Amino acid sequence: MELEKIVQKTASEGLKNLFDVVFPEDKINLQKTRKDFDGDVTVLTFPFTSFSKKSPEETGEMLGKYLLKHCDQVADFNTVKGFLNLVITDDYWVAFLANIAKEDNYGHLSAPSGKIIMVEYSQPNTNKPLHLGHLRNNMLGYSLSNILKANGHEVIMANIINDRGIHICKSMLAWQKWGDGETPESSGLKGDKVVGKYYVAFDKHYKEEIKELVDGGMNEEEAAKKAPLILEAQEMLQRWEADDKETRDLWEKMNSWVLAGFDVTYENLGVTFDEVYYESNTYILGKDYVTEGLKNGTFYQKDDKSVWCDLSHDKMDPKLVLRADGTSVYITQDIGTAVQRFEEYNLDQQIYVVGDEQIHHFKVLFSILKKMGYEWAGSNFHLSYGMVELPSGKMKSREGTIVDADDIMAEMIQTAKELSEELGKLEEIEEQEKDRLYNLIGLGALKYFLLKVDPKKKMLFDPKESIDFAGNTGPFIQYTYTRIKSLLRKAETDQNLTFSDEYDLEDKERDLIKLLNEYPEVIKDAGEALSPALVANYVYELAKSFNNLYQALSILKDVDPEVTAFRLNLSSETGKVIQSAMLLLGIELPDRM
RNA sequence: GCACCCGUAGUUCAACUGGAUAGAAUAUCUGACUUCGGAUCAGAGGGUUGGGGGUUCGAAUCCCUUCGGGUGUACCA
Repeated sequence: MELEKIVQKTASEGLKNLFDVVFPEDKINLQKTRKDFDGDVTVLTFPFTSFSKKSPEETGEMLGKYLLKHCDQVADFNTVKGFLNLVITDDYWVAFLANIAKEDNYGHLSAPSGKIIMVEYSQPNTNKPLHLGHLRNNMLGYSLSNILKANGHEVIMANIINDRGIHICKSMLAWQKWGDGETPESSGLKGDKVVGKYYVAFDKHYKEEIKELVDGGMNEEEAAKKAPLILEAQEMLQRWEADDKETRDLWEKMNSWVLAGFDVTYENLGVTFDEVYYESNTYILGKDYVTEGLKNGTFYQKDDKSVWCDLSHDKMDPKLVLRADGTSVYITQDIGTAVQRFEEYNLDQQIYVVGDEQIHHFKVLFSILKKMGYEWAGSNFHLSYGMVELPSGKMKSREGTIVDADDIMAEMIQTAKELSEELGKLEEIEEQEKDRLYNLIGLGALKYFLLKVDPKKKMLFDPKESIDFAGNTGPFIQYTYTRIKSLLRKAETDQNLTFSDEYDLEDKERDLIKLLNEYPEVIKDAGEALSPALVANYVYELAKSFNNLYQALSILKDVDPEVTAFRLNLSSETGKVIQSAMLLLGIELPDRM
């Protein structure tokens, strides 16, 4: 049984015994003892004073004595105000280390939960390349999926590609007009970059047209609607919806370029999907459900034939779900895909990883599903993450401040290369392997940077200061790992690695073991809070703690063979947990760097 | 206007969801065995948690108020 459970159970028994009250085990508030006090685990005794009728200290003293007597793992205790600090025996920690060494996947929940969860993330538009914001989305979705799997859930990673609509027609039209037959092959550009170029070109010419109209006396709003280019794009969209062959062929050609480009980015980034949806296939979905809902009174129709959903039960304004001409809006499709997914996969939960600007949209969506009577409506969750901002504010294509995903990845890898060459530790390694390592390190820095911040909060990216390789960073953790690997390589293979049950722990050893002990709880918390940042912060703490020990204590040299054996075991287990945690974040580890 | 989110060292982020003297990193300064890998480690300075009230044994965290920033409020996606 885990230490915390044992303490809670015994403490609960103690309260029954001392004060004759039933206090549920899991309500006993435990926390790590802060560094400046003696002890490992702390029980909060404030909540007990209401029935102990004694001061927090006295209550703590009484409970402490009981635990010392009845709990083998407790070696000593002290009370400070309402804090009962328990000192855990070295025997427990030593045995604990020996135990996790035997586990295959320490920290992961071994028993399946039986829950099926779909995580939808990425959701790119096929009119422009991915940027830094998308990278945050992708890393969150991917890492979160890993964390949920580690919690024993079955996870379906889904992507939905926004491949239709007016914005797609804009790049198509621009390519027709000014493309001169350019293809990714002819220009040597990635497919998504080619298409993105024409999206920008459209915007530029469109702005010019608007300006001309405004100069001619038209007001801006009207000019934006009347500019010839936008009218042409709208016509194209109609042709697309009417299945016009020429339009569809162009659409397919350009989409295939973009998707090939995205595949490269995804591949480099290391994210994957189990299921890829295309909006061109799903956008009609949902109409049937609306029609049905109209019949049974969930929705209502206005005189102009448009269909609405009343959301006064959730204190929101009515939402349109079908236009007067019978065409669907975006949320119509979301209704359709949600129903379809829950039915097809028998989902227990669906998580949408989408930026926080769409909080309201998802509130409305979930409210509509609730109104439609689906019992799973409440099992939808919008994981809204904050935008990635630059010091100047939001990224804006108009001002050319978009940080391109491919570019930033390449830059990070380049920086890793330069730094490595400067340090000169990889000279004997062959070129191909070197490149692989630069990749791991550069991407490790980028991914860790994106994941270490609480998803809910917006984050700042300063291109000038760029991303660090020292301090609380991916490379720091990777570096710690390579040190451990190096140690294990150096250790004689025939060395006897067993150690005595009564090994006497140094403080730094105990600190490290205590952190290892926290790992399963971290995975659980991260799964519940849907926050990879918890894993990131934990693994950083762990790496720091190891470095601290490494610097202060000798592992291979000048120590007793048993001490070497113990510390090698401790190093090895630390390495395993570092690797395990980093893989949850989607970050790979080099053996040397 | 209304709704929601955010204000924590110079800067970027933490704080076990109400617990102890608010912690890291970075930047600045100082130090580390003739190094088991210095992309490391140790130390110093740096804070009225935007301001003001309240709730209680206890508040960065909850409530009210005020100031500052962001987002949303589409028959766009």
